[in-house]
Amino acid sequence: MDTMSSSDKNKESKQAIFHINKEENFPDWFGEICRVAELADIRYGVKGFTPFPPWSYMTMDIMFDFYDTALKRKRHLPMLFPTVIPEGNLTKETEHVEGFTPSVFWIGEIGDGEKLEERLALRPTSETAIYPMYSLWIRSWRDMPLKRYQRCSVFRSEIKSTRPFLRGREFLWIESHNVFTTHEGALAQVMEDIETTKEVVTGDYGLPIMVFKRTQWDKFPGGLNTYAADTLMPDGKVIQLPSTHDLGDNFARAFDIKYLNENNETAYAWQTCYGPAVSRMFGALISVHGDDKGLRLPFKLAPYQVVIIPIIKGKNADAVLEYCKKIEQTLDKAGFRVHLDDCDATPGWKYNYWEMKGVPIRVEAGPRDIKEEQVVVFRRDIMKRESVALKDLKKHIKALGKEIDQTLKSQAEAKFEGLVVDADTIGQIEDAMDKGKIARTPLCTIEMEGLSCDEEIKDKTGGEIRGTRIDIDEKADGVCPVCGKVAQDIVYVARSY
RNA sequence: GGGUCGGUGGUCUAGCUUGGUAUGAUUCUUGGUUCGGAUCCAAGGGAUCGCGAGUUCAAAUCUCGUCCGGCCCA
Repeated sequence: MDTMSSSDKNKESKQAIFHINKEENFPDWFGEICRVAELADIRYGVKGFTPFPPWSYMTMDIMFDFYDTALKRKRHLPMLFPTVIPEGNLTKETEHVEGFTPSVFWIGEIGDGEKLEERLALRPTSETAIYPMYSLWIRSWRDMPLKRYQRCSVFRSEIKSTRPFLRGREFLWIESHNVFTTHEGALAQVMEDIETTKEVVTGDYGLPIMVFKRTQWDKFPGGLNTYAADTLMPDGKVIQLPSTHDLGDNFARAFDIKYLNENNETAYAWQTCYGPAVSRMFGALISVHGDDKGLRLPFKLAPYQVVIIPIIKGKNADAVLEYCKKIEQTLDKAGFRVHLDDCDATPGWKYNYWEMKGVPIRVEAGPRDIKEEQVVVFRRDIMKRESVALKDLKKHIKALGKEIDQTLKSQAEAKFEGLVVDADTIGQIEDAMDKGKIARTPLCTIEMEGLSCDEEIKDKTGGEIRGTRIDIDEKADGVCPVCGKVAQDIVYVARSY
């Protein structure tokens, strides 16, 4: 009996490197794909800190590049600030300190216990590192708008349970910090950031988003307003992706960022900051696009866009390898990220492996193909293969890559659509949460007075208010389902990460 | 933050109730065989059972602490 079940299990595990029902068993799916596809190695042994092996890091690197390109096109310039922030700077803006202090890691001593004169914080975000320098750098209205960004990692000691990519204590992101002469200029930057989010996150990563203005009790500490994009995870919970903040002149006053205007008068500057967390977006990317057989990486983002599998028969190994190498060179020269898998595993094993890894296109080439001057092309997204003449290969792959990205995006969007349901009562919100939907509901207000109503909604339904939509126009009507006052806002409620 | 389950070769895992030289698979190395959806055979390597303390003649096993992780809830 025991031997039977164990040999059955072995047989089972030989069917595929990876096979987990993502929709029904998402937590397992996520943990296992991180391990099997070598995305994150949780054995490092420090809570919330995870080494990222090549496959995830190469993908994130490409994700960063798309952001770099978009930001530079919009006249942001890259820069890099130190990882540590002196305590005196971190504590200059009161609300900001209160918001972040509980999660700050401190450096307090050197070597054998020698105390530092002033403690240093590992940046939880870099406003308080950057703005003292902005105060020196900005002298005149001619210095603005000042649009800068950096790619770096930041540190936050999350109390909540940590997960690779989705919630780490050190995570990779871009933060853009911008300074303007007027509040209007800052608000225009917020709108530009939202456009950038749509271009990159939806356009390049294929992740559908809804953009919200967050409630006053859920905004960036120290800012006036926060605008953030949410996407939907397979378990029906939403997760926050990039957020952009209207800082008003609060930080300018705290950090003395002043300039001389055209009339030779001193004035405080207006600021915004924007924070797309690439490691978290990678977590969302694999979750949204992945399927039961593993990853499905977009063609634009895959470290290997094409993997070539040689089919070797008996004595013709040299001829087949030669043929494959030529294909590799051709595709490489055409600018594709291509990998020839010439290790001595069997073709079937390689098929399973690279499908699990999410490589969008596979080229198979063997004796039959050499004779016909063709190859077999397989697309991972819908698991279909076809024969393609060698002379058409470059063009075919270019077109197929576009098609794959379009398919991934449409499939993700189809799941996101029709998810919003109208709810006018607590019971209806609860019902929506149970079904993994997003509830659209009237609320008294997203100003601070609405906080107690949010807390009651959270208590009774498990959902959180994500804010009001900024990407579509909506007029409030009806009454708040908690306090019964006339609703000033239409908000969306969802379970969230 | 609360609850709960867990940590055994690189990986996955049996053993734990009832203490007595740790099971199997896989990976890895070597040789041969095979290669169009996970080839097969042989040999070899690999674990002070998360860490610390306690009980005991004896601890993977029992007790306490601690670190790390999974899941559920807030």
